[in-house]
Amino acid sequence: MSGTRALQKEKTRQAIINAALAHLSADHSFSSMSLREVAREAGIAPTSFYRHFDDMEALGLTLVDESGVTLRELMRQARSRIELKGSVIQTSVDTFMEFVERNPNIFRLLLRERTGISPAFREAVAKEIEHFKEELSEYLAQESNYNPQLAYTLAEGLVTLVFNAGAEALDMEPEERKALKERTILQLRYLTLGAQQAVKLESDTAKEAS
Amino acid sequence: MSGTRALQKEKTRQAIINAALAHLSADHSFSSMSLREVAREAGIAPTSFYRHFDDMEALGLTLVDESGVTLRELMRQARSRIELKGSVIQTSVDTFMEFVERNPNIFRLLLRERTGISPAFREAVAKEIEHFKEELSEYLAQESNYNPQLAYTLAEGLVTLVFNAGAEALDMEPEERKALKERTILQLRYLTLGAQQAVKLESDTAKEAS
DNA sequence: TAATACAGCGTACAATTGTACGCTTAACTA
DNA sequence: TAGTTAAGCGTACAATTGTACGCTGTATTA
Repeated sequence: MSGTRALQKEKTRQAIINAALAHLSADHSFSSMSLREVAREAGIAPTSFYRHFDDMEALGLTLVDESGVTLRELMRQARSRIELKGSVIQTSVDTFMEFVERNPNIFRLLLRERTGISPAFREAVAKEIEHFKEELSEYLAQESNYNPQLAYTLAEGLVTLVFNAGAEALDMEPEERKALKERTILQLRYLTLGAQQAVKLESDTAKEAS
Repeated sequence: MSGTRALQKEKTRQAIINAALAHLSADHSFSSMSLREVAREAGIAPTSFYRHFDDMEALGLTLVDESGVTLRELMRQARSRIELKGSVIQTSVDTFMEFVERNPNIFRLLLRERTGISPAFREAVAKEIEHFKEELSEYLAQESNYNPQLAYTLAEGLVTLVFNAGAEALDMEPEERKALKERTILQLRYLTLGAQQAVKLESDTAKEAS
């Protein structure tokens, strides 16, 4: 393998993927995209598409997978930034928003297919977001003295808030986006603060009882 | 007006709307629905559709509007339940989840078109959710001593968390759903608790400064 | 009662869609 | 080198789509 043949195949495969990604935009979703459109954009005959994917759904799942890779890199980036700069929440939100601004189409893909028509898609996206939650959950449990359950609940809340803010930011002007960002940061602070408070209240009552 | 003629017209109009609503499901979204499908389901000729709506988008916006009515009734219901039972958060979440379970298709419509292809749709849904945020915001400001800004930020966070939980609940088994509900309630508590804490911290430092 | 308005229908057409089928041609294998 | 494999193409076809156009029959209006 890895001969001229396989190489060329991989090349057109990428062409298809890129064509699909390129066609994503505010008013063009993956589900509203036809096989022929993708083929046209990729510069191949419609029927050649089948040499690479069973159908559009298969291509879509590949796209979701690829965007998962991008997302995980995002997390790594955020982590190293946090080590440099300190403020966890601020840095995380900044990094995430930067990602959304730079890859609006990938984000839109996840956003739409999360609630889309295809169960396979929904599941795939849910899995990607789950990754996010679990990584953050571990981080929180390690960093602070949350028990695993509380850490997960907190992480889930944080991810939900950030992810949603990203979704809303897509349609916004820069200044509006800035205000949203600030509110989001506050919400994350409140959530974290409240969780800490809950831990404290629990341990206080435990002490009183002893 | 209100003659036989106008009455019949209103009747078929409702038939169209109902047909569209009926066709919404987990694997059939409004955007993937054709004019002809709706017409078929409504028992009219495809071309007759135009006697009532300019195009599918116009019908969609009407649906969003109608679901807004349902949502607002939901809020009213929640409020009267709270007066009866007391626990604000628990009751709100219960009521909301009940709504989602009872009107999954309406909820799916909002969920999907919120991030959909049509700017008009996105805006319409955003507006409905905004209603939610603002009503809750007012309620919070009145009930507690939050300033308007903080109240809004808090309300936004709460609505985001609940709405999202509803979205995830759609695909879940009852027991999984129950666990989600419990986590959501915790998240709402933390958020509220954190906001109160923030207010307290502020007023404490203000006192020290004086 | 005569004239008008209009909801609903059927026909028609051009686009577009997914995909079955068989061919070509270049890379691979033995 | 001879035989095989398979990526990519073109043709073809049946479905389906949105919608333009003109007709019909009935409720409304004058």
